[in-house]
Amino acid sequence: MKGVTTDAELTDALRARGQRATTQRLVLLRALHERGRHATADELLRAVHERLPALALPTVYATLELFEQLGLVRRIAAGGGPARFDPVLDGHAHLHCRRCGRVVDVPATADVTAVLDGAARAGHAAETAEVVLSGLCSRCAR
Amino acid sequence: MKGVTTDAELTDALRARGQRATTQRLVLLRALHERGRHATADELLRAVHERLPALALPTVYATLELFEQLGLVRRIAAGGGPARFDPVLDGHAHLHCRRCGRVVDVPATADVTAVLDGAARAGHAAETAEVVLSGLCSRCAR
DNA sequence: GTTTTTGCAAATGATTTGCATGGAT
DNA sequence: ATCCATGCAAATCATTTGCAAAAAC
Repeated sequence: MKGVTTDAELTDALRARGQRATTQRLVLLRALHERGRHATADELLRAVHERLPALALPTVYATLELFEQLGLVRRIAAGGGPARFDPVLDGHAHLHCRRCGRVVDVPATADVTAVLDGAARAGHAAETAEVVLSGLCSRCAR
Repeated sequence: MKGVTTDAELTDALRARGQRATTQRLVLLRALHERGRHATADELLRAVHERLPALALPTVYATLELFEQLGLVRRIAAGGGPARFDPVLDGHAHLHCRRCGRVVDVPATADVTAVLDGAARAGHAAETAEVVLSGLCSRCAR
Protein backbone atom coordinates (compact mmCIF):
# COMPACT_ATOMS: atom_id res chain seq x y z
CA MET A 1 0.00 0.00 0.00
CA LYS A 2 2.11 2.90 -1.13
CA GLY A 3 1.28 6.48 -1.55
CA VAL A 4 2.53 7.93 -4.75
CA THR A 5 0.73 11.21 -4.44
CA THR A 6 3.24 13.97 -4.96
CA ASP A 7 4.90 15.10 -8.14
CA ALA A 8 8.28 14.01 -6.81
CA GLU A 9 7.04 10.53 -5.98
CA LEU A 10 5.51 10.06 -9.41
CA THR A 11 8.70 11.33 -11.01
CA ASP A 12 10.73 8.78 -9.07
CA ALA A 13 8.36 5.93 -9.83
CA LEU A 14 8.53 6.71 -13.53
CA ARG A 15 12.30 7.09 -13.64
CA ALA A 16 12.65 3.77 -11.85
CA ARG A 17 10.97 2.25 -14.89
CA GLY A 18 13.02 4.25 -17.38
CA GLN A 19 10.05 6.45 -18.21
CA ARG A 20 9.66 10.18 -18.24
CA ALA A 21 7.99 12.62 -15.92
CA THR A 22 6.01 14.74 -18.33
CA THR A 23 3.75 17.65 -17.53
CA GLN A 24 0.74 15.70 -18.80
CA ARG A 25 1.36 12.84 -16.39
CA LEU A 26 1.91 15.08 -13.40
CA VAL A 27 -1.13 17.21 -14.12
CA LEU A 28 -3.42 14.25 -14.76
CA LEU A 29 -2.48 12.50 -11.54
CA ARG A 30 -2.98 15.69 -9.55
CA ALA A 31 -6.35 16.24 -11.19
CA LEU A 32 -7.50 12.76 -10.25
CA HIS A 33 -6.40 13.20 -6.66
CA GLU A 34 -8.01 16.62 -6.40
CA ARG A 35 -11.24 15.18 -7.67
CA GLY A 36 -11.01 12.44 -5.06
CA ARG A 37 -13.18 9.96 -6.93
CA HIS A 38 -13.36 8.07 -10.17
CA ALA A 39 -13.54 9.84 -13.51
CA THR A 40 -13.86 8.90 -17.15
CA ALA A 41 -11.08 9.70 -19.59
CA ASP A 42 -13.23 12.38 -21.13
CA GLU A 43 -14.12 13.98 -17.80
CA LEU A 44 -10.46 14.12 -16.97
CA LEU A 45 -9.61 15.70 -20.30
CA ARG A 46 -12.10 18.46 -19.62
CA ALA A 47 -10.99 18.86 -16.01
CA VAL A 48 -7.46 19.79 -17.05
CA HIS A 49 -8.38 21.67 -20.20
CA GLU A 50 -7.42 25.05 -18.75
CA ARG A 51 -3.97 23.87 -17.78
CA LEU A 52 -3.35 21.71 -20.85
CA PRO A 53 -5.46 23.00 -23.75
CA ALA A 54 -3.75 20.77 -26.30
CA LEU A 55 -4.06 17.55 -24.34
CA ALA A 56 -5.45 14.77 -26.50
CA LEU A 57 -7.75 11.93 -25.49
CA PRO A 58 -5.36 9.18 -26.63
CA THR A 59 -2.78 10.63 -24.28
CA VAL A 60 -5.27 10.52 -21.43
CA TYR A 61 -5.98 6.87 -22.10
CA ALA A 62 -2.29 6.03 -22.36
CA THR A 63 -1.55 7.87 -19.15
CA LEU A 64 -4.36 6.20 -17.24
CA GLU A 65 -3.19 2.79 -18.42
CA LEU A 66 0.27 3.68 -17.17
CA PHE A 67 -1.13 4.77 -13.82
CA GLU A 68 -2.97 1.49 -13.59
CA GLN A 69 0.28 -0.42 -14.16
CA LEU A 70 1.89 1.66 -11.45
CA GLY A 71 -0.96 0.73 -9.13
CA LEU A 72 -2.02 4.35 -8.69
CA VAL A 73 -5.43 3.95 -10.21
CA ARG A 74 -7.96 1.22 -10.76
CA ARG A 75 -10.04 0.83 -13.87
CA ILE A 76 -13.58 0.01 -12.87
CA ALA A 77 -15.92 -1.59 -15.33
CA ALA A 78 -19.47 -0.97 -14.20
CA GLY A 79 -22.25 -1.63 -16.62
CA GLY A 80 -21.97 -0.05 -20.02
CA GLY A 81 -20.61 3.33 -20.95
CA PRO A 82 -17.07 4.58 -20.68
CA ALA A 83 -14.58 3.10 -18.20
CA ARG A 84 -14.02 4.91 -14.91
CA PHE A 85 -10.60 5.36 -13.38
CA ASP A 86 -10.51 5.50 -9.61
CA PRO A 87 -7.64 6.94 -7.57
CA VAL A 88 -9.20 5.61 -4.36
CA LEU A 89 -8.14 2.00 -4.17
CA ASP A 90 -9.92 0.72 -1.08
CA GLY A 91 -12.79 1.22 1.28
CA HIS A 92 -15.67 1.45 -1.09
CA ALA A 93 -17.69 -0.32 -3.75
CA HIS A 94 -19.52 1.00 -6.81
CA LEU A 95 -23.11 1.01 -7.90
CA HIS A 96 -24.12 1.36 -11.52
CA CYS A 97 -27.52 2.95 -12.04
CA ARG A 98 -29.44 1.21 -14.77
CA ARG A 99 -31.61 4.26 -15.31
CA CYS A 100 -29.23 7.22 -15.53
CA GLY A 101 -25.96 5.35 -16.04
CA ARG A 102 -24.18 7.05 -13.17
CA VAL A 103 -21.58 5.16 -11.18
CA VAL A 104 -21.72 6.13 -7.51
CA ASP A 105 -19.45 5.25 -4.64
CA VAL A 106 -20.85 3.06 -1.89
CA PRO A 107 -18.94 3.50 1.37
CA ALA A 108 -18.78 -0.13 2.43
CA THR A 109 -16.55 -3.14 1.93
CA ALA A 110 -17.07 -6.87 1.69
CA ASP A 111 -14.86 -9.73 2.75
CA VAL A 112 -13.81 -11.32 -0.51
CA THR A 113 -11.17 -13.69 0.81
CA ALA A 114 -13.34 -16.70 -0.01
CA VAL A 115 -13.45 -15.61 -3.65
CA LEU A 116 -9.73 -14.91 -3.73
CA ASP A 117 -9.12 -18.35 -2.24
CA GLY A 118 -11.39 -19.92 -4.82
CA ALA A 119 -9.46 -18.21 -7.58
CA ALA A 120 -6.12 -19.33 -6.15
CA ARG A 121 -7.43 -22.89 -5.82
CA ALA A 122 -8.33 -22.82 -9.50
CA GLY A 123 -4.80 -21.73 -10.40
CA HIS A 124 -5.54 -18.09 -11.11
CA ALA A 125 -3.40 -15.23 -9.84
CA ALA A 126 -5.93 -12.59 -8.88
CA GLU A 127 -4.53 -9.17 -8.17
CA THR A 128 -7.54 -7.03 -7.38
CA ALA A 129 -11.14 -7.63 -6.34
CA GLU A 130 -14.07 -5.35 -6.83
CA VAL A 131 -17.70 -5.38 -5.79
CA VAL A 132 -20.10 -3.86 -8.29
CA LEU A 133 -23.76 -3.31 -7.55
CA SER A 134 -26.44 -2.70 -10.14
CA GLY A 135 -29.80 -1.10 -9.59
CA LEU A 136 -31.15 2.40 -9.06
CA CYS A 137 -29.11 5.24 -7.58
CA SER A 138 -30.57 7.44 -4.86
CA ARG A 139 -31.81 10.01 -7.37
CA CYS A 140 -33.49 7.55 -9.70
CA ALA A 141 -34.93 5.48 -6.84
CA ARG A 142 -37.00 8.63 -6.21
CA MET B 1 -36.53 -19.41 -6.73
CA LYS B 2 -36.20 -21.02 -10.09
CA GLY B 3 -35.63 -19.29 -13.34
CA VAL B 4 -37.52 -19.42 -16.55
CA THR B 5 -35.92 -22.35 -18.31
CA THR B 6 -38.43 -23.96 -20.63
CA ASP B 7 -39.91 -22.66 -23.84
CA ALA B 8 -43.37 -22.59 -22.29
CA GLU B 9 -42.17 -20.57 -19.30
CA LEU B 10 -40.49 -18.01 -21.50
CA THR B 11 -43.57 -17.81 -23.68
CA ASP B 12 -45.74 -17.10 -20.65
CA ALA B 13 -43.33 -14.55 -19.23
CA LEU B 14 -43.28 -12.68 -22.53
CA ARG B 15 -47.03 -12.74 -23.04
CA ALA B 16 -47.50 -11.43 -19.52
CA ARG B 17 -45.64 -8.34 -20.70
CA GLY B 18 -47.53 -8.08 -23.98
CA GLN B 19 -44.53 -9.33 -25.91
CA ARG B 20 -44.15 -12.13 -28.38
CA ALA B 21 -42.62 -15.56 -28.20
CA THR B 22 -40.46 -15.64 -31.29
CA THR B 23 -38.23 -18.40 -32.55
CA GLN B 24 -35.17 -16.21 -32.06
CA ARG B 25 -35.93 -15.65 -28.40
CA LEU B 26 -36.63 -19.27 -27.66
CA VAL B 27 -33.56 -20.50 -29.48
CA LEU B 28 -31.25 -17.91 -27.90
CA LEU B 29 -32.36 -18.72 -24.37
CA ARG B 30 -31.95 -22.44 -24.98
CA ALA B 31 -28.50 -21.86 -26.43
CA LEU B 32 -27.42 -19.92 -23.37
CA HIS B 33 -28.70 -22.60 -21.02
CA GLU B 34 -27.09 -25.39 -23.03
CA ARG B 35 -23.81 -23.56 -22.88
CA GLY B 36 -24.18 -23.22 -19.12
CA ARG B 37 -21.93 -20.21 -18.77
CA HIS B 38 -21.59 -16.65 -19.93
CA ALA B 39 -21.21 -15.76 -23.60
CA THR B 40 -20.71 -12.65 -25.67
CA ALA B 41 -23.36 -11.55 -28.14
CA ASP B 42 -21.12 -12.59 -30.98
CA GLU B 43 -20.39 -16.02 -29.51
CA LEU B 44 -24.09 -16.57 -29.15
CA LEU B 45 -24.75 -15.51 -32.72
CA ARG B 46 -22.29 -18.11 -33.94
CA ALA B 47 -23.58 -20.77 -31.56
CA VAL B 48 -27.04 -20.67 -33.11
CA HIS B 49 -25.96 -20.01 -36.68
CA GLU B 50 -26.97 -23.47 -37.87
CA ARG B 51 -30.49 -23.10 -36.57
CA LEU B 52 -30.95 -19.44 -37.41
CA PRO B 53 -28.67 -18.56 -40.34
CA ALA B 54 -30.27 -15.14 -40.82
CA LEU B 55 -30.07 -14.05 -37.20
CA ALA B 56 -28.58 -10.58 -36.92
CA LEU B 57 -26.35 -9.20 -34.18
CA PRO B 58 -28.70 -6.31 -33.30
CA THR B 59 -31.38 -8.88 -32.62
CA VAL B 60 -29.04 -10.76 -30.31
CA TYR B 61 -28.33 -7.60 -28.35
CA ALA B 62 -32.00 -6.69 -28.14
CA THR B 63 -32.91 -10.18 -27.01
CA LEU B 64 -30.21 -10.28 -24.36
CA GLU B 65 -31.34 -6.94 -23.02
CA LEU B 66 -34.86 -8.31 -22.84
CA PHE B 67 -33.63 -11.39 -20.99
CA GLU B 68 -31.84 -9.15 -18.56
CA GLN B 69 -35.05 -7.23 -17.87
CA LEU B 70 -36.80 -10.53 -17.27
CA GLY B 71 -34.08 -11.47 -14.82
CA LEU B 72 -33.01 -14.49 -16.85
CA VAL B 73 -29.52 -13.31 -17.57
CA ARG B 74 -27.00 -11.00 -16.05
CA ARG B 75 -24.76 -8.68 -18.03
CA ILE B 76 -21.28 -8.83 -16.60
CA ALA B 77 -18.84 -6.05 -17.36
CA ALA B 78 -15.36 -7.32 -16.64
CA GLY B 79 -12.47 -5.28 -17.89
CA GLY B 80 -12.56 -4.24 -21.50
CA GLY B 81 -13.82 -6.15 -24.49
CA PRO B 82 -17.36 -7.19 -25.28
CA ALA B 83 -19.98 -7.65 -22.56
CA ARG B 84 -20.71 -11.16 -21.32
CA PHE B 85 -24.20 -12.43 -20.64
CA ASP B 86 -24.48 -15.03 -17.93
CA PRO B 87 -27.45 -17.36 -17.49
CA VAL B 88 -26.06 -18.57 -14.15
CA LEU B 89 -27.15 -15.97 -11.64
CA ASP B 90 -25.56 -17.15 -8.43
CA GLY B 91 -22.81 -19.18 -6.87
CA HIS B 92 -19.81 -17.83 -8.66
CA ALA B 93 -17.69 -14.79 -9.35
CA HIS B 94 -15.69 -13.77 -12.41
CA LEU B 95 -12.04 -13.13 -13.06
CA HIS B 96 -10.86 -11.00 -15.94
CA CYS B 97 -7.40 -11.90 -17.22
CA ARG B 98 -5.40 -8.81 -17.98
CA ARG B 99 -3.13 -10.76 -20.30
CA CYS B 100 -5.46 -12.78 -22.56
CA GLY B 101 -8.71 -10.98 -21.86
CA ARG B 102 -10.60 -14.13 -20.94
CA VAL B 103 -13.35 -13.99 -18.35
CA VAL B 104 -13.38 -17.17 -16.26
CA ASP B 105 -15.80 -18.38 -13.64
CA VAL B 106 -14.57 -18.62 -10.08
CA PRO B 107 -16.65 -21.09 -8.05
CA ALA B 108 -16.90 -19.10 -4.84
CA THR B 109 -19.14 -16.49 -3.30
CA ALA B 110 -18.66 -13.57 -0.94
CA ASP B 111 -20.97 -12.14 1.67
CA VAL B 112 -21.89 -8.74 0.28
CA THR B 113 -24.64 -7.83 2.72
CA ALA B 114 -22.50 -5.09 4.23
CA VAL B 115 -22.20 -3.47 0.81
CA LEU B 116 -25.90 -3.87 0.11
CA ASP B 117 -26.66 -2.30 3.48
CA GLY B 118 -24.29 0.57 2.73
CA ALA B 119 -26.05 1.17 -0.56
CA ALA B 120 -29.48 1.10 1.08
CA ARG B 121 -28.26 3.50 3.78
CA ALA B 122 -27.19 5.90 1.03
CA GLY B 123 -30.64 5.74 -0.53
CA HIS B 124 -29.79 3.51 -3.47
CA ALA B 125 -31.94 0.58 -4.54
CA ALA B 126 -29.41 -2.08 -5.45
CA GLU B 127 -30.77 -5.08 -7.29
CA THR B 128 -27.76 -7.25 -8.01
CA ALA B 129 -24.23 -7.56 -6.67
CA GLU B 130 -21.24 -8.98 -8.42
CA VAL B 131 -17.65 -9.71 -7.46
CA VAL B 132 -15.12 -9.20 -10.22
CA LEU B 133 -11.48 -10.16 -9.89
CA SER B 134 -8.69 -8.95 -12.08
CA GLY B 135 -5.32 -10.57 -12.57
CA LEU B 136 -3.94 -13.54 -14.46
CA CYS B 137 -5.98 -16.60 -15.36
CA SER B 138 -4.62 -20.08 -14.75
CA ARG B 139 -3.20 -20.34 -18.27
CA CYS B 140 -1.47 -16.98 -18.26
CA ALA B 141 -0.20 -17.32 -14.67
CA ARG B 142 2.18 -19.93 -15.98
C1' DG C 1 21.75 13.54 -29.43
C1' DT C 2 18.96 9.83 -28.43
C1' DT C 3 14.69 7.84 -26.97
C1' DT C 4 10.27 8.45 -25.14
C1' DT C 5 5.82 10.99 -25.52
C1' DT C 6 2.71 13.61 -27.43
C1' DG C 7 -0.98 15.16 -30.69
C1' DC C 8 -3.37 14.31 -34.64
C1' DA C 9 -5.95 11.51 -37.81
C1' DA C 10 -7.70 7.45 -38.86
C1' DA C 11 -8.83 2.65 -37.71
C1' DT C 12 -11.08 -0.63 -34.96
C1' DG C 13 -14.52 -2.80 -32.11
C1' DA C 14 -18.85 -2.88 -29.68
C1' DT C 15 -23.36 -1.51 -29.41
C1' DT C 16 -27.38 1.21 -30.87
C1' DT C 17 -30.69 3.32 -34.03
C1' DG C 18 -33.93 3.98 -38.05
C1' DC C 19 -36.74 1.96 -41.01
C1' DA C 20 -39.13 -1.26 -44.22
C1' DT C 21 -40.45 -6.11 -44.18
C1' DG C 22 -41.99 -10.24 -42.00
C1' DG C 23 -44.22 -12.77 -38.28
C1' DA C 24 -47.01 -13.52 -34.03
C1' DT C 25 -51.33 -12.81 -31.89
C1' DA D 1 -55.74 -6.91 -39.14
C1' DT D 2 -52.85 -5.19 -35.81
C1' DC D 3 -48.64 -4.46 -33.77
C1' DC D 4 -44.38 -6.24 -32.35
C1' DA D 5 -39.96 -8.02 -33.81
C1' DT D 6 -36.52 -8.88 -37.17
C1' DG D 7 -32.85 -7.92 -40.52
C1' DC D 8 -30.19 -4.75 -42.75
C1' DA D 9 -27.45 -0.62 -43.13
C1' DA D 10 -25.65 3.07 -41.13
C1' DA D 11 -24.72 5.82 -37.04
C1' DT D 12 -22.67 6.36 -32.63
C1' DC D 13 -19.54 5.80 -28.91
C1' DA D 14 -15.29 4.25 -26.61
C1' DT D 15 -10.79 3.04 -27.27
C1' DT D 16 -6.58 1.93 -29.92
C1' DT D 17 -3.05 2.47 -33.47
C1' DG D 18 0.40 4.62 -36.71
C1' DC D 19 3.28 8.16 -37.39
C1' DA D 20 5.66 12.77 -37.61
C1' DA D 21 6.86 16.46 -34.52
C1' DA D 22 8.05 17.98 -29.71
C1' DA D 23 9.97 17.35 -25.26
C1' DA D 24 12.66 14.70 -21.56
C1' DC D 25 16.78 12.81 -20.45
